[in-house]
Amino acid sequence: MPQPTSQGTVLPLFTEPGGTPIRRVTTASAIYGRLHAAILSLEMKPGAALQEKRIAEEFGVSRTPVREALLRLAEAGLVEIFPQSGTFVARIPVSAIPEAVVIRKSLEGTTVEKATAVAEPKDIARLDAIIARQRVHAGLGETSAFHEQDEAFHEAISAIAGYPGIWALLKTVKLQIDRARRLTLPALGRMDSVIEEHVTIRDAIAVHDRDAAHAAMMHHLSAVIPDIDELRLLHPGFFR
Amino acid sequence: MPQPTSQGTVLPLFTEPGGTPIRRVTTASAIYGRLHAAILSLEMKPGAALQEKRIAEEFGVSRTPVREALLRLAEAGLVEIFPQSGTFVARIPVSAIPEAVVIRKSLEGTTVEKATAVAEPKDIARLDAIIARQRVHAGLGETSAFHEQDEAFHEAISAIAGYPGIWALLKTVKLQIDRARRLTLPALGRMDSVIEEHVTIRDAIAVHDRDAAHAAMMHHLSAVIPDIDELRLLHPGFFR
DNA sequence: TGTTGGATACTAGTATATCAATTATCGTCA
DNA sequence: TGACGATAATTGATATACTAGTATCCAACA
Repeated sequence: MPQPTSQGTVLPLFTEPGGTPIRRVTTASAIYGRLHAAILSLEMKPGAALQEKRIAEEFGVSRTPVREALLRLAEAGLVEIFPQSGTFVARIPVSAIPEAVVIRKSLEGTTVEKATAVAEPKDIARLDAIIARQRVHAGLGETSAFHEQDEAFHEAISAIAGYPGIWALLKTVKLQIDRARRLTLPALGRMDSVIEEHVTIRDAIAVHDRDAAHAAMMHHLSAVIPDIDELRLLHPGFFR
Repeated sequence: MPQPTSQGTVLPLFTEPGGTPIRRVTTASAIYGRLHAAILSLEMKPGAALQEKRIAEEFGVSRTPVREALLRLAEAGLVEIFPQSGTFVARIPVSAIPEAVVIRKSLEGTTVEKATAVAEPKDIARLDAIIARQRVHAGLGETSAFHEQDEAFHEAISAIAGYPGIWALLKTVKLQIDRARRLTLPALGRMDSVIEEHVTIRDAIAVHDRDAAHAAMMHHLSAVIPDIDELRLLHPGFFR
């Protein structure tokens, strides 16, 4: 039992040297990860039916951890649970996407301004390293790895600004945008543009030009908005 | 069974006329609501021990729905689950609060600017109605009702701007700030200041003065930041 | 023919009992 | 005093059964 304190209130001892709960890999979280990846990659198509029982049998576990995973996915907006009816891979909420873009612009605008104010040479080097990796991946046409480094670039700016929580928040906000973007064919030419835009942002941060950094970020984020109307025609039933 | 479509993909019929899942009141969600309210109101003190079994007995239900509720609360950051050890009401994460304020300023700044651009007379009337109610509650010293209308004011601005999702997001971000604020004694004088600040924001929106509205909102949000260091002295053990 | 109504099968929600894995406590012993 | 080991307690997971809604299908009926 954890050590008791004054108010009948107790706190764990050994478990919490790091301050945060040690999230051991449980069955539920493993299943969550699998489904999360499958839904994000569109391997599981929006609107597809899921069944606790079937998934449980597939992974060779009981319904309990599957259920926990599905509940978490529902909260993230990746599945829709209809009580006593069924569970479905969430269709992409069209109406939420413009708002998600606004949120992203607002928060990343704030973040890049702060990063510009506090960036040190080692921070610039960090961005350079990411951009260099992007160049390699773009050259080899490795779209998936390229995208990872794209995320890393934005995450790094949040970290430099001292706002890691903002990136964590943005990851959840970006979810539906990313699903929509997966529907677009990987345009190789676009990768070069992204790199250029990243370089522009990096340069503005390096010379501590707040307004330029903000403008460059806005331009960059505007360029990555997927054309929903077109996607909707190509993939009816994937949106709502 | 839901109606089948082309791809082996099925969609619910009756359940989804409104577009969103009809969240029937399940036992789990009811317990979630109870605990959520109790934690937010500080009725359950940060650091207090919870036990699935005890809660289940208290409400006269099994461990299953209690467990689901606790998992959702853990995701919201309101409880901390230490595997094989115990579950505790989350202490207020001091380090996250400044970042939460930054997020709030960023998003509400964006929101109020948009609202200023698109506000119509009926929107201003809506804000006036809320402010009027705040005056009544302040006069009667009803701090709880006053706070509700404070939330309503900010929510209304989001709605006017056409970004209801931003307010939904902010509600989750605000959680820990609100818990900290609950620790401050209800300062009656502060209520009048809040009303004044709201009026300033409302006036700026009414005359479509973007910069003034933004500045007023920034000033307002800066004024409601709780003094963490002081609270920490008064309530050691409530923070981490 | 078209509609209604109910039987039926299916799914998620809940209950219960049980075991496993891990942790914290506390008494024992050197 | 300090280390060690038994013990109790708690969450994680399993298995099973039952309940309560939901969609489908088909037969009876107008």
